[in-house]
Amino acid sequence: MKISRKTKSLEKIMNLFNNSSKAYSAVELISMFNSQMNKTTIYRILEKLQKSGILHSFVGIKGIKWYAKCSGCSSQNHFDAHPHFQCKLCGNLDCLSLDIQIPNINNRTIESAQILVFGKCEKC
Amino acid sequence: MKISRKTKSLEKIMNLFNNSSKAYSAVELISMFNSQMNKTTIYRILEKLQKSGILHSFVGIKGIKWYAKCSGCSSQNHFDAHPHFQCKLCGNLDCLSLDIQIPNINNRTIESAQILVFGKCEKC
DNA sequence: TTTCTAATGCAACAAGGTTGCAAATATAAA
DNA sequence: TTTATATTTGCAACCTTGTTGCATTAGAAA
Repeated sequence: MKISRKTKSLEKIMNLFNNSSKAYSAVELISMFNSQMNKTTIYRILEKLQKSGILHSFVGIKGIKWYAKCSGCSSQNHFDAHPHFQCKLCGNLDCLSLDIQIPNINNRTIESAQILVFGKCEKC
Repeated sequence: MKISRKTKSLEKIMNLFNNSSKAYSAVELISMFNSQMNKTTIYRILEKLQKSGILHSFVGIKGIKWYAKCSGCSSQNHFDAHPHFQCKLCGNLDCLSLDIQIPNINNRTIESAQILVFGKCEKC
């Protein structure tokens, strides 16, 4: 999917992701931008950025969606073993550029993995 | 938390987990038992079994909760690096007894991790 | 400017999960 | 066995996250 029009709403969201390496939850983005755009718009922009390979998404511990900038994934190959880290104290979540090896498993084909690491971040 | 009364509802759910190594989603359990007990009861039993260290829970790819029997976790130490496997074809989900190493990360303390591996299972 | 398509807002909806409260049931005590 | 007490259950109402349909608005190209 290509981005056909760069609207103000889309640029605001993209700026946020470009200015930090943090991940943001949909819920967080809705409360950040709720005076500037509708939540439906936010969900649709996030989906578009994901389909075009700019953001990737994953589900956090509470079952809500998180989004972060991609580095090195395409719209074809979007899931990899690239892990995410969430601080248990401040709740901040970001990407780790670690390559975690998943060993082979008997009689099963491994295609991808979602790894969420919990702990304490540098600030906390 | 201790289990003070073993009621029929609780025993039905425990039997299910004892007779297989599969993980079940709350949604799945609700549709399995919907003629026998209320969904509120199911959620409450699952929470109790989790707090007492019999089951552990995690969030799957669609943001819904899954439960599986614990082996070797207590009510104190409930999260470990023990991974789960979900088949992309049939949707079945179970526990892997693999020990995946998470390397140390600069300036961060790692406490636990949730690892969800996707692929094709033995049947599919 | 006009035209055509894509983006937006709004309201209504859906699914997963939680809460309060009254009724039912299990266990312990008498 | 009966009574008293605490736990469990069902039900309805609710909350949150996320989605859909549709009418309106705005952008890009001609």
